[in-house]
Amino acid sequence: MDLIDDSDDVTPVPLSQRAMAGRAAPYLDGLNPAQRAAVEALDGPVLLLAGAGTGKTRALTSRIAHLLAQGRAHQRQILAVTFTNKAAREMKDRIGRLLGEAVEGMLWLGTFHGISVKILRRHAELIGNGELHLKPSFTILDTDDQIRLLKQLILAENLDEKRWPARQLAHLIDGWKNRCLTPARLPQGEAMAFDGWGGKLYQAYQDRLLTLNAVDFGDLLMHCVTLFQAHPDVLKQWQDRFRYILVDEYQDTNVAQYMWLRLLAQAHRNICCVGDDDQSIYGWRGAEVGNILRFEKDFPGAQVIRLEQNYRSTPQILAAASGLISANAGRLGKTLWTEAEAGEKVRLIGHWDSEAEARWIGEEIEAFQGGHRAALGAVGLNDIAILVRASHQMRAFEDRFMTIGLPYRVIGGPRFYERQEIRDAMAYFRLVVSPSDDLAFERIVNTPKRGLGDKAIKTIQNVARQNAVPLLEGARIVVGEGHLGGKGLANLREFVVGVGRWHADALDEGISHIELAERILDESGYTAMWQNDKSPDAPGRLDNLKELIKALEEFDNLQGFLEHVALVMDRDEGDATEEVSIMTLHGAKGLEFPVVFLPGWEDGLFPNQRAMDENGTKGVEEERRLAYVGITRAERLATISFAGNRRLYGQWQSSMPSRFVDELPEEHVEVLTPPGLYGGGYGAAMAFAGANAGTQMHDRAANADVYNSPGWKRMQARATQHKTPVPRSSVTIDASAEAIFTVGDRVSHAKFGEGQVMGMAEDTLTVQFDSGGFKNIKAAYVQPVGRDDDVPF
DNA sequence: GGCGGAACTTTTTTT
DNA sequence: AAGTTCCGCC
Repeated sequence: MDLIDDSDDVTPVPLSQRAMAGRAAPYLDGLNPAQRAAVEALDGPVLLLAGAGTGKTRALTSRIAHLLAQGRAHQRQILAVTFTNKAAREMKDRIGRLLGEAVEGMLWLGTFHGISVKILRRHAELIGNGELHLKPSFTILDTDDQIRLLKQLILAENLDEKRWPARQLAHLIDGWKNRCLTPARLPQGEAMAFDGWGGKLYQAYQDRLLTLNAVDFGDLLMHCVTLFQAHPDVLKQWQDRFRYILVDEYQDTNVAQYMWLRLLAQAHRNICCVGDDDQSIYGWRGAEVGNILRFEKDFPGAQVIRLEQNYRSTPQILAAASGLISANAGRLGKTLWTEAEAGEKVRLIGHWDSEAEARWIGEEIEAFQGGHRAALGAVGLNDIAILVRASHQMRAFEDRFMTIGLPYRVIGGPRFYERQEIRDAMAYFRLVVSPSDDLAFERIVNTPKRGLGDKAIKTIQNVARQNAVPLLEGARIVVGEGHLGGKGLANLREFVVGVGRWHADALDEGISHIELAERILDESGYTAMWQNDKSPDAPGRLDNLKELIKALEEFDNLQGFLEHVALVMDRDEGDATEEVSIMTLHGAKGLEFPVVFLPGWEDGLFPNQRAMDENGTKGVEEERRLAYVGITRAERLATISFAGNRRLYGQWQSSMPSRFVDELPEEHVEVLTPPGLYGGGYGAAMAFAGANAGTQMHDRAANADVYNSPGWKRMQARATQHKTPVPRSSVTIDASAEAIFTVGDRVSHAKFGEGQVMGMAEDTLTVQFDSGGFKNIKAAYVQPVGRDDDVPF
């Protein structure tokens, strides 16, 4: 998120834009009455209950345009908060389009975290513990740094890191920060968590952060709140500045964010919160549905406006989703409606196992490609999404789609800036920019290997501590005094000298930061490290490093870049090509697709067992909202499926269909009979079609009894013994293996790297990979080496 | 101190 | 099943 606001002027600008008030307001055109009301109710607290697909972003952006056009506020006097950078970006774009000019720089539109950073930088000195305080240049730690730091603290207490994992402590501390509980405010009972060490370690962690001049994600919010609470003058400044506040996804706010908003809004109360209690799916990270349910109490006299006209889905889809969500208690309630044509019912299908499920979905998608569903209109791969509960479900689809050559993209996988090589490179940059960044130092001092192991690090740490200097400085002393022996010493000297040189280069106007970055990676030996690495993913890592350098072009210097990356961990997803999207349900929030597949609706997976164990009924309700979010992503066709067997930790486990399946309203669901099940062999066909004594395959039978029927249970029992017959794929693999390869050919595989063909049968090759090991691989899965033939995958 | 194999956990979701 | 961490040997 890039909030460029170069002005320190926080006094309100006179309403000089009144002149615009009389003009026509094109941004009002085409709004429905509710949307229009939402746009025009400018003053006082407003709660906008916006159901899925009701044009919420449209209302929000039009509202901002209206505020500006009416001269109610200057751009810099409006605060608009979102949860994700993506949402912020989209809003910025759309407002820009509405106004016909870019809004960059003026409007305070960003994530809670991004805006908090902006505020904190200006008052960093006010955050401290009496002895130490933050400096405006503070760094933001990510989860990785956070955990490494905590691990050190745990070890410093002589605790067994196995019994008290740093991850768990991090989770605990995050939870406290989400609720704005500083170590001092921590209730006695909570402080005793982590076997009595919780409070103490938390305090130690906060102190350590301060000495590092660093904050973590949770601090960004918490420090802001404590800042406002302890310094009313500062709070007043910001209250005066932000005359109008808008909040997106209000149902996802946690306690800290709620306090943050309340403090800022309590003077003028011009706050407009947009949300949908039915789409609250982040309770596990501290979000409080209660915030939205309580809004009218928190802000007496609030106007509540409901957006209920849905522009996205067919009535069948809406009805199925509404029926499902009605099982939740304590909703604010709303009735979605649409003018769209009825469309197809939500489809439901069961499979033997997760592999059959993936296979079937793959075939369905291919059938769309062949135009077998003309009623839907044209369906391209970009129109299709597979939404899973847990990311491990993705593998089955990736494997299957690879073998049949179906292009797909995984959205929200391991993110670019979280990759090892990127984080290493960034640690180099960090150390060069701020030589006192001890965490960065620790990360890279021995990467690439410089013969500096635990002992050397300990020595450096001790020297640094004794002299009260950062680690890099400590290393310099170690080098000067020759505390280390042999090779390590020479390497450490080279490293220290190198960092010193790059640091000087960074201040040299004549050297661009891009050139500097390349120089750092080359001279440090980091690039060489990967060039010499023979593992199959090494080339990919080098590509990523190139991409990282390219990303630098958008910034003026390394500092600016590092600042940006700390908050924006995502990268633009390329969508130039036609690909099916695979993502988690959480990742799908806010998106829409004509065709949606919802696999894995099994008890334990969805609703997730852990969610149920840890949060009981509340957990189930959140899972149900997640199901609701999933169904409402679909515009024209939604297909829910479940499998009788699924591999978990490498073990086959049988499972029952999700309770949510039973909750779908029968009249909006069409039950399909899975392939390979008719013929009576397994008794499963009876389970599906026979329960209602109907023998038609497409009978409606979304009936709880179906899944308790003897047939279903038999299927459960037998599925482990019988393998599903593999249905003939509707796509022919380009050619048989023989046509493309001969024994002895060199081939390359996306996952396993390069290897040699040792044998083949039909479309399957036996390959000996250079990384060691034989694998049987579908021919379509590998690429000939040394040829440019475009064999799919 | 580095490397390789064994043993052990993990998989809910993320700013 | 796969990724990580741990441990013992070089």
